[in-house]
Amino acid sequence: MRIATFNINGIKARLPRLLEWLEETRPTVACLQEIKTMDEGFPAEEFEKIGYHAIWHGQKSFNGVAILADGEKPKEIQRGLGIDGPRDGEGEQARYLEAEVKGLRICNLYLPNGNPHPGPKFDYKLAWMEKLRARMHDIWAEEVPAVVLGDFNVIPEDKDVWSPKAMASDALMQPESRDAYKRMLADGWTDAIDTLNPRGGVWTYWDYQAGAWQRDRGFRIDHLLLSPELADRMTAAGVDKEYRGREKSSDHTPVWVEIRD
DNA sequence: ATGTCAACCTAAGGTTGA
Repeated sequence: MRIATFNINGIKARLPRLLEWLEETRPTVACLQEIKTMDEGFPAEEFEKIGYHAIWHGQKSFNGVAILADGEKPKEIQRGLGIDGPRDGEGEQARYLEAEVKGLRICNLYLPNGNPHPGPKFDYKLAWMEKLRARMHDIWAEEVPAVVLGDFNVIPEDKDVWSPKAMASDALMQPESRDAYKRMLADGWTDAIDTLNPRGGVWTYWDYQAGAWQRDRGFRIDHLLLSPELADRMTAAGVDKEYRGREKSSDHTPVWVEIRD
């Protein structure tokens, strides 16, 4: 089965691209980030028409995550990590949705960007990463096959960015962000793309600005972390790069892992 | 600061977030 993550940057603006990607690549599970709509604006019936059932966690204008599954409705386990946003009184942002599909635990996340660094948004990012790690510990203790995937907004190493120098001051590659990510790997989770592409040079995001796509100035921030059992069952992992070059594309590409049944 | 984009507030154009 194929499990995929795709930061779509607005589900209303991206619906035609999203539907065509689902039909062309037919992932078993598709985790979406930045749906940028309230719950009532989620086009569930469009996905039903092509055989996908969904659960979603929306928010007005920003953020928002969804889990789609081919032929069955994901069984929701948890929404949110229990952490408020960086502004006073705003409550929790829609960044985390966890479900069970075909006996697998699917943890879909949209990690805070954290720019500008330093500042309250960066502090929020680090706090969010610690909350996530704590949740990953709980899941580990349950001993269920699990994949933690989504837009982590972390460039793990210099080999994962077109120019470490150009990005040096960005929150995505600060040592604190990288250390927090490394701790998850040290806990025993396997970075699917990195494991199969140890030399790096794989991008999942190209900025809309400054001709980044045309110049291949991208980086890798969309990740799939596998529990040990699933890491053993991994047969392939990749990036659907072609979709970044289509009309009205997201600034991210879909990223996926293939798991042996 | 930026060769950009999406959504929102509000009524064509600015603000926010990425």
